[in-house]
Amino acid sequence: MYRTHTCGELQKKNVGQKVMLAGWIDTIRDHGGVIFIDLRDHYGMTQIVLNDDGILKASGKESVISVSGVVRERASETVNTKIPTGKIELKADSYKILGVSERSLPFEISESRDTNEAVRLKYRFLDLRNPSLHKDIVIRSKITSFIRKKMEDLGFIEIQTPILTSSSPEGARDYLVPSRKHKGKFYALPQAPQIFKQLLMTSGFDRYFQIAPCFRDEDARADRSPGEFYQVDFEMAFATLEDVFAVAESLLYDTFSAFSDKKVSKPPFKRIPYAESMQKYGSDKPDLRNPLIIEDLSGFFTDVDFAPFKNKPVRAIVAPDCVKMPKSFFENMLAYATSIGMKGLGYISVTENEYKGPIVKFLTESKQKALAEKLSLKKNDVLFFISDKPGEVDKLAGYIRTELGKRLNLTDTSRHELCFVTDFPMFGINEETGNTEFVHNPFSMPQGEMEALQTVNPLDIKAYQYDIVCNGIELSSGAVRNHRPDIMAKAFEIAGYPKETVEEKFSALYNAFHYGAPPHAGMAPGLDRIVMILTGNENIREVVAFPMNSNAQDLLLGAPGTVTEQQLRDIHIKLR
RNA sequence: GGUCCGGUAGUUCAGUUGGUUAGAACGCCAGCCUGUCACGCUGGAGGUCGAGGGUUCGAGCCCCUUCCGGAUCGCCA
Repeated sequence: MYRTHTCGELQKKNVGQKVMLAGWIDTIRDHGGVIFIDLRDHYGMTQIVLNDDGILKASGKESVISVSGVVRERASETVNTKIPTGKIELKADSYKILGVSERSLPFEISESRDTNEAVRLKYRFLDLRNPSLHKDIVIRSKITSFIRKKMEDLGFIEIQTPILTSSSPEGARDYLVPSRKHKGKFYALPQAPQIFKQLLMTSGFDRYFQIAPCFRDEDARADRSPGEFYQVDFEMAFATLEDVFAVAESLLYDTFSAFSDKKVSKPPFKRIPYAESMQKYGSDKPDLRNPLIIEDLSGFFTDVDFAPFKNKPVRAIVAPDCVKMPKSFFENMLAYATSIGMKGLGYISVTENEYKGPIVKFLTESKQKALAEKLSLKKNDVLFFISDKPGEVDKLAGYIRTELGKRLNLTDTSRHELCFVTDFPMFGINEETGNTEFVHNPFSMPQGEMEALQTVNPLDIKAYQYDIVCNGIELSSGAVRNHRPDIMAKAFEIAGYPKETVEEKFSALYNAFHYGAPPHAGMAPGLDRIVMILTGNENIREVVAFPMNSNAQDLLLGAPGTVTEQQLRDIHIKLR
């Protein structure tokens, strides 16, 4: 009724055929006697040729029309090589206006991605007409489908878990839903299907996965959607860390290879213990495309009379071939260092048999030699120093490493670097309270299990807890779970919770584990982030069809919004 | 909650040490044009310079308050 073909499919072989196309008027080129219209739909663009300008009076750009006519080959000098249908055009003999665009457009469709985000989100239905954004949403669908297929091939079955549930212990703020039937009680939207998937393991489902919506009431970031996002959540029974890594490697390598032209790190992915990652990269999500490594120089300055470094943790980064950089580069680096709260940024340039820089004069000749040996300094290297409090120095060194990688153009963006960060600590000290707390998921199995909990200093206990990181972006965390109620109770005891708390707060899981639970492990790579990386976007909202703004508002539908008095009464809520 | 950056035409932006009537590009409207494809040409409309207050003879520009947006820290895997 509306079309015989799509706007992306007509080719030379269709020349002479009588066809119908339907779509949006993308551009109009009116030459007086002849009018060209680029007609756009989900599939592509086709040039329509008209001799009657009546259509222009009745409708304009972005109106929806249906056109019938004959497919015509274009003369060789008028072929458009930019579009797949560029060898043909449709000579229209009639058209029908199906939906008029009668209001002035808030932005040009082709340039929507340069528009103020608030305007884009308010008119997201127009923004999504932009072919490049449209394409990214299609790719998201393809990636999702690929992942689902891959997980099934790996023997996983997809199971839906509740959306209206009780709070799960991930540590973020919950979204709460008041109950109508139970006055004063609330559902929570799941931060992750964590408890349910572990329960599924105890129910004997061997390999579970789900493209799972997750809800967390925390502030947004460029790579973090506010409110809601999707995870490729999976869990495996009778599995070790190695089994989970093998699945993750297969899944991510195949997915990245299928959807990116860039080089992808081959399995096995590099494994970096947390402590090493913090020291060498200054982060628990290292970007391995950046070749710079942070060296630990603590102790080196104990016999050097330079107060800022003496008896303090000191880190160093050797930037190769950096001597040639202009003075402004060093000034900008210093300005950056100051902006992140550093007091200064010392550096030493290695030139022809000579060291230059503000710090050199504090180093004796033998000290200089020792430094050169320790760091294998070469000509044209510049050595940057970072020093600060023990808790801060790694983080700051990490920022400097990233910034140097960027400014010196060392970060190789032609590949995707995936790695595991392993051996996260189980417990940490809360600086405010001084109490021992869980640092990550409390349901991870501590390494050494019960024996470690009983005999080792809690701060030295590591968990079977790991992250998978791509290009400096955390894709997922995961863990071998603690399936033993006795170990669970002990771990919570160390973190200051009596056994009763575990029994009450996590009763379902704790109880279930008393009925024979298999050892199990899993992870949950973030789908949005995978799509973001694979489509080359730097903002997660670009790969979500209807995202909220960074202030957690849906500008299109107006959420959060007000509700009626009656609705509030129904759920026993009184606003103050 | 903190910090940084931003808010000027429908959109993206420029706007000098504070100085006459606030500009450009694209879009929009009108006219011309039979081979363009980001068509072209001619003309036109379009502004509470986020809001409020202050300094000044004079404020888009300086000061204060406030609202909004983005990035980021906190937070969050």
